[in-house]
Amino acid sequence: MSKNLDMEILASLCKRRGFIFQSSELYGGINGFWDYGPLGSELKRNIRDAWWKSVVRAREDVVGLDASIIMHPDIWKASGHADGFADPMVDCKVCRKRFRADQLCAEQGLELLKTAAGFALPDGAACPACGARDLTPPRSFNLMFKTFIGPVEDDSSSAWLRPETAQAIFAQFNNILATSRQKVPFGVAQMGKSFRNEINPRNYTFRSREFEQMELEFFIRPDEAIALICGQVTTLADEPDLAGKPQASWGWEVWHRYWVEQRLAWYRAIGLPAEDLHQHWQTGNELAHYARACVDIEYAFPFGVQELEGIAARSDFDLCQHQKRSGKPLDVFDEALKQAADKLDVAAKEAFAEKVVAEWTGRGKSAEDARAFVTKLYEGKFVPHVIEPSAGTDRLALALLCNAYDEETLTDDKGKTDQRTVMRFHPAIAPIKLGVFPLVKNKPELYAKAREIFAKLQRRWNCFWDESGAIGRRYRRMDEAGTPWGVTVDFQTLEDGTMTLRDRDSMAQVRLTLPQLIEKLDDEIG
RNA sequence: GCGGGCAUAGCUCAAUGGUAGAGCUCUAGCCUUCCAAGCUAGCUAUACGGGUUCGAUUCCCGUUGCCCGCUCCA
Repeated sequence: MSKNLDMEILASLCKRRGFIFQSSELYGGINGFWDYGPLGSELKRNIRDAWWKSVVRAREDVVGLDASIIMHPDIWKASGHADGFADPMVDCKVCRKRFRADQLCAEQGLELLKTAAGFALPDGAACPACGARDLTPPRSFNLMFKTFIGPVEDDSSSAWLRPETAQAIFAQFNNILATSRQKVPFGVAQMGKSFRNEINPRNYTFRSREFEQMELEFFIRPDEAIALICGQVTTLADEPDLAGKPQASWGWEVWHRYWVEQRLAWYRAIGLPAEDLHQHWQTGNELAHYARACVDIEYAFPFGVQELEGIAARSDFDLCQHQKRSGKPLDVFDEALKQAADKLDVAAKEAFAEKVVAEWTGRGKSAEDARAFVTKLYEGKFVPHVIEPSAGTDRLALALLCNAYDEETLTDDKGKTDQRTVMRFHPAIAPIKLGVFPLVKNKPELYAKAREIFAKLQRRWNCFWDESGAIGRRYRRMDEAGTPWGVTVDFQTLEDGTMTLRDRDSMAQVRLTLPQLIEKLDDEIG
């Protein structure tokens, strides 16, 4: 269904019904920014609520954070964002290939010039691919939006809008640990706006410059600590029960897979079909240097299979980076670890240390670092490792819109055909849960009864009152908004209190009393 | 960032170097006992800026935005 959907058709419906508008449309629009209208804002709110409920409230081991968007610039220096993509780039105007200006110059025995405005190419620089001496001036491609704090716009007051929400979790790790009464393993969740100055926003809202993320940093013990505490580390080879309760012996590999399964189950629960959800396990070159594993959860969008969420096993990289830059310790004390370590004699400790050194050096780390790590372990201390499921709220909203969109041709009793557009949202995320209608509006008694029922239902769910036009038209309007049910109050309601509940997907109708109706909807909305 | 295409009402489309039109939607009213029914009335548009011209929505230039391909996506 979604694979054949023309994105322009969807964008048109989204505008017509008030899901998504182009930002600043009144002034001609602004590339890479989008606004959510009356229905879209409800949809997004429902997505956020469902995520928060699933990741934070339904669990005992995850707490929340709501951090500021602008943070100390050193955070982005520690995280690598400030340097990671700040390389000056040049494009060859002839063959259109792109190169890093500094590398290009070095290869040709030249030196990249620094100017007041940034960088400039020295004379003689040529395209390494085609040899043409027709290169664009070097441009810095840092994807972070820059801004200034306070009244003076100079380097000392510059700051960035966050390119991801996650770093605040690391920066506040100590405070959260001290106040949340959690201990490793536990997680910190955050959702909110992030900003990336994408070179080329594309595919409707898919790649935007301002977007919303739902991120979890789930902190776990390093495998070496688990080995000391549990005597062994459970790996995937042990075929652990990932659907069951997490176990103390789980190593990072199991935790990582556990979160992949958790997240996939959630996507299915809010209505994305399993066959449209894909997993892309990053391999060797694709993995960032600090990541041990990373899975992209992808959705089959009409414009291709694209990432909704990345779930990375990031080891202790982030906390270590911040520890280094800030000079403040970000390790935890683990009573169970200390007790386990205290039970070992000197020989056992040395044997364990040798094993860790061998493993670490095998992974390209220094024996010195390995020894320092083990020494800390024996004191019951370590820097937690982390599993990071990081999802895009707007991307998910787009996936849900694509998935919901359907057109069907109806044939009535007289053989007349008619086209129906219907957004088949899961009830949990549908912007409006229920349309409430008086069958006719010119019968005061009936009208009053319908208003009374509407008032009662409105207290529970987002309901929509509609009294205008024929009843069929009102049903169809709700279909395009993706409202799962319509309730019609008719003359029989006045006699026996029952009303018609019309189902969006099947168009089937049943008569129910108010309590029956409430029970049914409670059940299905969840 | 490069190349190509496009830009008229909320949506889909028409027309024109000289008053911009339709269907659907929407609003109000009438009617209406369950799937976009009917009647009446109404709102709403030439993306923005400049040029040519007596006059530009139409021709030209620029900008912005959207779509497609490439590129990019730490």
